[in-house]
Amino acid sequence: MEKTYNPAAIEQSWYQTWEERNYFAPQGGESAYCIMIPPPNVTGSLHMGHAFQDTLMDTLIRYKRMQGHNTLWQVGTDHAGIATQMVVERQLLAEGLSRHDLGREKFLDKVWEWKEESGGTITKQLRRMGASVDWSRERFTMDDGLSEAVQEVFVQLYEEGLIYRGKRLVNWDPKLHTAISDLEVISEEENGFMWHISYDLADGSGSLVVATTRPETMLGDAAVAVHPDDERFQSFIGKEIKLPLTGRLIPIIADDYVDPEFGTGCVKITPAHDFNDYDMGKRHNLPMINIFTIDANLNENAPEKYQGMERFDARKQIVEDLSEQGLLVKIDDHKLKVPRGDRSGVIVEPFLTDQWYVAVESLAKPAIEAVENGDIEFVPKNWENTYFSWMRDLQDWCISRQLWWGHRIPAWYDEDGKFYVGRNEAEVREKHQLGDKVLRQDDDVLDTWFSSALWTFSTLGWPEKTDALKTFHSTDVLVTGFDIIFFWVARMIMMTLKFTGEVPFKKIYITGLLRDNDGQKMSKSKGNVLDPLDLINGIELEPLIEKRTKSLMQPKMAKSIEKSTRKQFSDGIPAFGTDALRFTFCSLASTGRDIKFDLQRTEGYRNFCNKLWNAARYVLMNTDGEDCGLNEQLPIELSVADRWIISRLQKTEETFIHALESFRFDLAAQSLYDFVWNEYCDWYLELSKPALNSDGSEAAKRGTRRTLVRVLETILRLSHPMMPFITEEIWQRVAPLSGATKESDTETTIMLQPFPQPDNSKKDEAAEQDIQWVKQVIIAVRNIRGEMDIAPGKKLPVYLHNGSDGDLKRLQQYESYLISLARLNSITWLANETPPLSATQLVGNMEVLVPMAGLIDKDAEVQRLQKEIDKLDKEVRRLEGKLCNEKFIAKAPVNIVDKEKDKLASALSAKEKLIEQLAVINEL
RNA sequence: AGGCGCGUAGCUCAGUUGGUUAGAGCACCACCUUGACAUGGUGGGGGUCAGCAGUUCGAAUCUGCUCGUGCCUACCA
Repeated sequence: MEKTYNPAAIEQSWYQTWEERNYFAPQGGESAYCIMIPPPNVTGSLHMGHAFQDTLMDTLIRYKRMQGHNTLWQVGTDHAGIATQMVVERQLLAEGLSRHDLGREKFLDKVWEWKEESGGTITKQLRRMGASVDWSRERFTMDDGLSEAVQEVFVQLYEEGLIYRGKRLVNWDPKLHTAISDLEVISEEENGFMWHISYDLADGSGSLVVATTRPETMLGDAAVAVHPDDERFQSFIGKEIKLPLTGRLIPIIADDYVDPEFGTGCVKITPAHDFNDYDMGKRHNLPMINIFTIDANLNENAPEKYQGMERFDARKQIVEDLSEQGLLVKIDDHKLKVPRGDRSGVIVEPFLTDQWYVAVESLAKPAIEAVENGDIEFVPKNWENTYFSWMRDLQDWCISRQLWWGHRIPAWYDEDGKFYVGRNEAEVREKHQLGDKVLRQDDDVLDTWFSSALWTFSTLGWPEKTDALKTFHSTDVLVTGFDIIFFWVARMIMMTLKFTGEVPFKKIYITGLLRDNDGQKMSKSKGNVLDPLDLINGIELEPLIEKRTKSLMQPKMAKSIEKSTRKQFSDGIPAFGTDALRFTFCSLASTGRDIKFDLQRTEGYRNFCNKLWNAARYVLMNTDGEDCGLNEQLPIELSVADRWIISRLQKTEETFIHALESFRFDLAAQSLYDFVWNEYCDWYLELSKPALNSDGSEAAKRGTRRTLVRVLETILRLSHPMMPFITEEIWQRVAPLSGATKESDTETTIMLQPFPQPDNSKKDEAAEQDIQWVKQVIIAVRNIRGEMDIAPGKKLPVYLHNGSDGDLKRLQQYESYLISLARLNSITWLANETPPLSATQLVGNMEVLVPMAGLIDKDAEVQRLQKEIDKLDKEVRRLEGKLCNEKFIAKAPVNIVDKEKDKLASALSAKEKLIEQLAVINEL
């Protein structure tokens, strides 16, 4: 093995081997375990959030696969309607073309081309991450099978009356020319104005002042409303206003929606351009006057002067005109929430159009119950509240999009505008006996989330009754972020229950959202995104800047992005390798909502990989070609250290498994790190050195070699789900030595080995306590050495004083460990003799003494002792206080009280000993 | 406005049903190239657990309030 761990050298080939050998496919087994990947955008690329969640999924999948479950990780991508169409349209724009120049068919050809061209990016990235997805089952939301499922669902829902077509006010994106759902609208507070406009009464008897943030919509006003109880306006109710600029007459109505405290207490009502006004318009039977085109320019319903004007130009002009006529009372600064399309970024218009809707009420009910009765469980649990609160107040889902890229709505119109829904045109003709009537299919496509909502069952072959569906549905767990609970999770639950009668998944593990160093959300426009592959492969500063600043929505951000990138990554990013990145993700996956990604932790875990690598080198160095106890006939003897590490291993396995089963990847990772570094490497490997180098029995050496190899082999299997590459690489060399494989096995893999199971019979409390004692003595000497500035290489004599019989026995048994690990040249047991003048540390009641002669400075030792005494003194006072409290004695459980008493006793005795020792030294 | 979350060492975070001397990694200080590993070893420093009040023999942990902070939902003419 190479001296240092080099991920690039080992990660490349293993994935290929695994994939070629078809290890990712379900391997059979009694119980199935299935995870559906949340389908990423086919033309997109893997960002840190994906890499994070995919790591967690892969960890679960590899863990379950090793446990012998019939495991499927279903992979695939979605077509991301708006996003993908936008990309292709932008490419066309570069050639000066629009999609209309090409026509629908040719444009779609272009999109498919683009999909073929860019679709490989994300799957390559998944491979580089080590994701053990079953590529043979890869699906895409627009492939034939899934499209069939979409169509089937649409038709069935329509036939049951759960899909309907209606003219409604929708969120209209005037740039993309499509309706979007509530969820795709982002409302943020922005600075704006409140214009106060005077509306004269038609009879000339007075005027009302209305306040508005959108003066241009006045052209579509259908009424002015006041609160029915508002005394100021009683006499106005029922009168008419002569609407400025248009001269149209509109009524003054009373409605208790109006808040008399807000603005002027008079509200202009524009039913065709505001959601609240729309409702009020319906209540009062007001006309819906649409004044916009699909571009949000003013249409023929506006006075001629404004027709064709862009909405904000029109606003300017209208304000100016009102001002000229003396009708503009005042303009106040006003903060307001501005709704923008999450894709286009332009302000969304409430707009009256024909759209298709899913009536969600009847679908929502069972979806709520499934979570209430525990068929579906959120982890962490409190996300259930979020889910419930949204589900209880659900709006019908607008599913049509005025796009070309997507599943075309299976509805056909005849020339009278009558429509028929069916699986295809022929079926429609047949069913409705339309003969050779001219039919035209609906131009619109379905919301991408409509097909994603079917993901868990459509990917398994539905509507066919496939074996896969039977075996793997319901799936076991969904791993996703809270940001798409509404978009996706809730809709998936509704649709899946409706069409399969099963829940889509039994558990939903909601991960935190990955943020950058400063807690900022990673986004391309902020220029703080990291490409997971750059952490794996490393990247120089300049290419990183280039990557972050190219193709920005706002090119002027480039400068500040460059500056902050130079500051944060002055030397670029080193190559950490996939395993280190994956282990970082696991370590960060605690219960928090926000996860700040810290590169330094990745560095730390890269070092951890190196540690594991070198531990393996040490083990191989001492076992390869040696007798590692494979022959059961030969005598074998396990030392206390052997028994100790085996015992600790059982507990680590326990902790790891428990943590993983409860989705605490962080705790699982921590237990692994802790065991490997702080127990196996720091202590066990060191303890094995004297054992192997001594002239002890062959049986004992055999036992130690076997333990070295077996524990390492188990560590590798335990770590494999989180760190697949390094574990496979090392395992291949270690497995034959440990007996996990035979020399003759040429095509084995750690991937398919059994996952470690803790064995209670291998726990050994006595060994743990003995090693605890050994460690304490060694640490005592090291402490003196460190504090007294004695060179680590300098061999020391040590005296043990005031020890018990037990201490003596342990000394006799474990002396070689102490000599070796504490670097001693002698250990002297003092029964009744007076010890030489020494620096002192306590292990229980036993004094560990390092003679001062020539080594230790008197003042330094005085200081060190005083520090210890002060510490103990504090402890004593604390405990005495507690134990003097009668209520504590009376009410606390006996074992707690006893524990405190013991603590006090040992603190007192320790303190006393150190005080004595201090006195001795001071006498010098 | 309503809901949810967070505030623990310089930084990023653990802390299971209240009982520890409040932990880890990184960073910091000192010493050390020792035959697995300087991507390392050994030792060390560092916290009024945001604040206040309460429940309790005992609170980082439970309750209430305050402050700070983040997110979500709704409304804002």
